[in-house]
Amino acid sequence: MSPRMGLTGERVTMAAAELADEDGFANVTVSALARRLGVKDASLYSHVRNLRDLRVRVGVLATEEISDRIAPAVAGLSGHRALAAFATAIRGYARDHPGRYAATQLRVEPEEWGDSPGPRRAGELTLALLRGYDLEEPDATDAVRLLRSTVYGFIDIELTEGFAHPRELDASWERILLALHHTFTDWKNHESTD
Amino acid sequence: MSPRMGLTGERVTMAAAELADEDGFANVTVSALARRLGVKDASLYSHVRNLRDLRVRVGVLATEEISDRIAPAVAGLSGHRALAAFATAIRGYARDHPGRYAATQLRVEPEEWGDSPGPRRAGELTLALLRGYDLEEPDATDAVRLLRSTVYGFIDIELTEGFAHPRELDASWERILLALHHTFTDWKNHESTD
DNA sequence: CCACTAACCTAAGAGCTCTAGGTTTCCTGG
DNA sequence: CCAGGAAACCTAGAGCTCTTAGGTTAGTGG
Repeated sequence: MSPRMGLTGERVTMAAAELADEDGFANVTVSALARRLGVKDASLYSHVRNLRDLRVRVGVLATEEISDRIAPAVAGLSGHRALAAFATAIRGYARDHPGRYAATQLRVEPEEWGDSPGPRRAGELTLALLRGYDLEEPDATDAVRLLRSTVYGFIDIELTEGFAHPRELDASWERILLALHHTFTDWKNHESTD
Repeated sequence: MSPRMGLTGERVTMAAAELADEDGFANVTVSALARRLGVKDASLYSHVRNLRDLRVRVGVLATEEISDRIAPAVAGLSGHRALAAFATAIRGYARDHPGRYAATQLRVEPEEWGDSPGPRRAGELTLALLRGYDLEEPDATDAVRLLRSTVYGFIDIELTEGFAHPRELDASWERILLALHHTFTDWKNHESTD
């Protein structure tokens, strides 16, 4: 309404994040965002390189926000409690901000991060969690992959409602985290079997 | 080149699947497909309802093909061997046909399946595999979810090259499947712990 | 050989991304 | 206080996309 509304890179990114949560990440589009901001499409290109850049910004923002939830959630915890807090923080974020979370799945090269420490922090938090299980390489790497795959896969399927059965998702979630915990705990005892 | 090249719904779907594998599922587009087939965009709308329909067809086709790989792979196997054969059949398909596999992740309502038994068969094969671990409900449901989440998550991350560390992915894969096997085997012993 | 079905076309509207270049607002320093 | 420049915002337009409406032409059964 005002002749200048003072848009900036950050403000545009925030608006894109809100748009993502409301209408889905696939609908984060230059023109949709321009409409929402009451501005012409071309005006956004002063703040954002292109569509890809806009989406990456949302993804980086989401990664930062997830790290900001994980860190306090796991503080002072260990073992199963830490694992559950870690994974549930991510899941809670995905529920609260499905569009932002979806942006997280973009493959984004380190040089695209800009100056954000978000993505690196997320990796460090994962490593720190697994350190509690006393795994040496290469087991730690495998464990990180298992954790990421499981949490990522569960949330993604949950968000797209791909789980057909009616059993409470929360119960499945708890059960799966427990299984992960036991897997990490007993990692060394399972070296080779059939 | 010929005045009529005899396109049909199936032929269009196959061409779309090939396009998906070559250029990525995101590039499965009406106009790209028309270009590849040497036909005008509008001509495809006699064979396909719209873009969504085109993509769903690729997804359903992929689900059928995956089931066709799983069934013979697990035939006659049980326990860890069956689990590994099951999961590796899916992973192999995803590597051979990344675009088709990506189409699998579309959320598609049963009424969109058309007359294909593919999606139902895939569910049945999963259930059959888990039956070998002698789990009663609701454990079986949880186990199916864990299996789906893990396999789905690992493959997805692998395809988008999101694994930063250099350790062989194959070794991680074997290790993760082994962990899953033990989880299913010991499911009942892990009922509640901390 | 004729009629019908289905394959394929042209034409066109509407939405999207992105560039080039112009105008207006706002802040800053002299 | 007001000049000047940076930055916010604009118009215009090219080129791609999906999709519909309606017309033309090729193959097939009677």
